[in-house]
Amino acid sequence: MRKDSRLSRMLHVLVHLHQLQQAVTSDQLALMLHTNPVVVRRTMSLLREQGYVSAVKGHGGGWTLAKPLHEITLLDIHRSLSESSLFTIGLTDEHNHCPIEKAVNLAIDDVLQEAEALVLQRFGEVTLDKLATGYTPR
Amino acid sequence: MRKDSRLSRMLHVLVHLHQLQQAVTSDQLALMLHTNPVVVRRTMSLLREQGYVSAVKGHGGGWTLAKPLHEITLLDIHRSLSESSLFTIGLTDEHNHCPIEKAVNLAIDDVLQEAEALVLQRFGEVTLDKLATGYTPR
DNA sequence: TTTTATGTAACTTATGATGTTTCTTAAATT
DNA sequence: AATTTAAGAAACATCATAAGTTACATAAAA
Repeated sequence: MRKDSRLSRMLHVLVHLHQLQQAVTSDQLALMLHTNPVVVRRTMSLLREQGYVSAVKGHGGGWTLAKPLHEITLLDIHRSLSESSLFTIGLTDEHNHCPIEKAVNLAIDDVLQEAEALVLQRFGEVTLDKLATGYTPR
Repeated sequence: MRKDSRLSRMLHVLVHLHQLQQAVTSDQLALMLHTNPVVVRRTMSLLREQGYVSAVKGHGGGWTLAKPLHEITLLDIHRSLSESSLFTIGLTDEHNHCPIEKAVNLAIDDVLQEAEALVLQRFGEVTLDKLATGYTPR
C-alpha cells in the first residue's frame, strides 16, 4: 500500500524554514523534496489553514513559519494533514448482525485504538525545535 | 487509502470454521464474506502455508481448521497475512545526508515502532477462542 | 466419466497520495 | 502601465496494492 509521506516531508520543510529565516518559494521546496511545486502548495496549504505557516504572493514571496518551532508539535502537523486512519488494517462490515464479526472487529479495534492513542500522545510530546538540534530517541 | 481487511475477514472465517465443525467450500465462504471464491482461496492459502487451516479438493472438500482456536492468536494470523507495514505513514529518503531529515524520520519511526510493538504484543495476547465466546475489551 | 472442489495465472478495478499541466490572481520590480 | 514572480486552484494522469474477475488446470469423490 502506498505510504503517506506528507508528515515526514512537512516536518523536514518546517525545520528548514526555521533555519533559513526567510521566505522560501514552492519551487525551492519542491527541489528540496524531489517533487514539484504544486504538490508543495497543496500540502503546505493544509498547514497554512491551521496557522503554522504563511504564504506571500509575488516578488520575494514564498513560505515562512507563522509560529516558532517550540510551539508546534508532531501531533499538530499530523492532525493538519490526516483525516484518514493511521493504520493499514481495516475492519469489515459485511454482516452487522453477526456476533462473530462484531467480536472480531471489537478485538482488532480495541488494540488499534490503544496504539493510536499512544502515537498521538507521543507525537504531542515532541516539539519541532527538538528536531532542529538533533533528535535522540527515547 | 484503501484498507487491508484480510485480518478481519480471516478471523471471522476461522471462528465460523470452528463452529461449523465441517469442511466449508470457498464458494460458501465467499458468500459469507460478500466476495468471490478466488479471493477466499488466495487469502486462505496464506493461512494454509502456516498450518492454521487445511484444504481438501473434490467432492465434500473445502476448508477446515488445522489447529484448535485456543492455539491460534491474532498475531499468528496477522503475521501470516502481512509482509507490509501496519501504518499508513511513510518516511522519506530524499537526502540521506540531511541531518534534519534524519532527525525527523528518527522521531517518527521511534513512535511508530513503539506503537507497532504494542499492537503485536496485544495481538499475541488474544487467542481466537476468545472471539467465539463474545469478546470483551480490556 | 462426470461433478465438485482447490490451485493458479493473468487481467481489471478501486482508492488516495503523488505527479503534471494549465490558467488565474496578487504583489513587487521595471 | 507592463513585466516578472509567486501562490492558488482546477483538471487530469500515475502509482501501488488489496480486491475483484475470468479462465483453465488439477485432484478427488460420486
